[in-house]
Amino acid sequence: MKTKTTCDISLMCKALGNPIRTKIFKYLKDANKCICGQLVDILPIAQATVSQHLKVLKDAGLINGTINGPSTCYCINKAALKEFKRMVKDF
Amino acid sequence: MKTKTTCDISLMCKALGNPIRTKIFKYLKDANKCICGQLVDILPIAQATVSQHLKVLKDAGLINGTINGPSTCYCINKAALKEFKRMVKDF
DNA sequence: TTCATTTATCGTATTTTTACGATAAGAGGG
DNA sequence: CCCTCTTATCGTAAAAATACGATAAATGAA
Repeated sequence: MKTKTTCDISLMCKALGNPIRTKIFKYLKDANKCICGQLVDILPIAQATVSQHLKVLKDAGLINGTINGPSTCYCINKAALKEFKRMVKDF
Repeated sequence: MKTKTTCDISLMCKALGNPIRTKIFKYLKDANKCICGQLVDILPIAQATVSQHLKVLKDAGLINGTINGPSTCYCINKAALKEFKRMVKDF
């Protein structure tokens, strides 16, 4: 799968409905992009768990991950965020 | 507790991050108000479960419930929804 | 090639969520 | 008072989420 075709508001809310993931998402929004390790440094949880949270956000379509050398560069999926905002606005 | 003073976006997202609760919320938005029994009629789950979902939405501050005779009348907490929309917009 | 770095995934334990039936509790009609 | 209606809560079972350590896999430097 390349891009998500469906934006499920319930799924997106679920992904953001966890304080750690909200923090990751906000950090990513401010930092524009970052790698997993940076998040591990600022979050009080193990690397494996951070990676797992990133996967949830990615599966919900909210963020993108691009392999870059030994690390993976994550960034906000701006289109998905826009769509999420639109759906919430129409709520 | 009368009204919620804090609006936690993560908590609100969590409450809406369940397909049943999203449906309840949307129904409530369209119907303006309704009692638990109406939701039981349209949802494929037991009355106890519907009541539980309503409690989650209420605890998140998204809806209000007012006891009305033998039943309870639920409605959207418009201020909370507005605040939720604002927070998502600023995401 | 060997080593260090970085991340994803596996296996697993614990906690939370979701669902149900049974039941209690309150309101109101007869 | 007794019965019906409606909802909330209790107890509980099953599923999902959350967390961890260990480890595999990939990259790139030495």
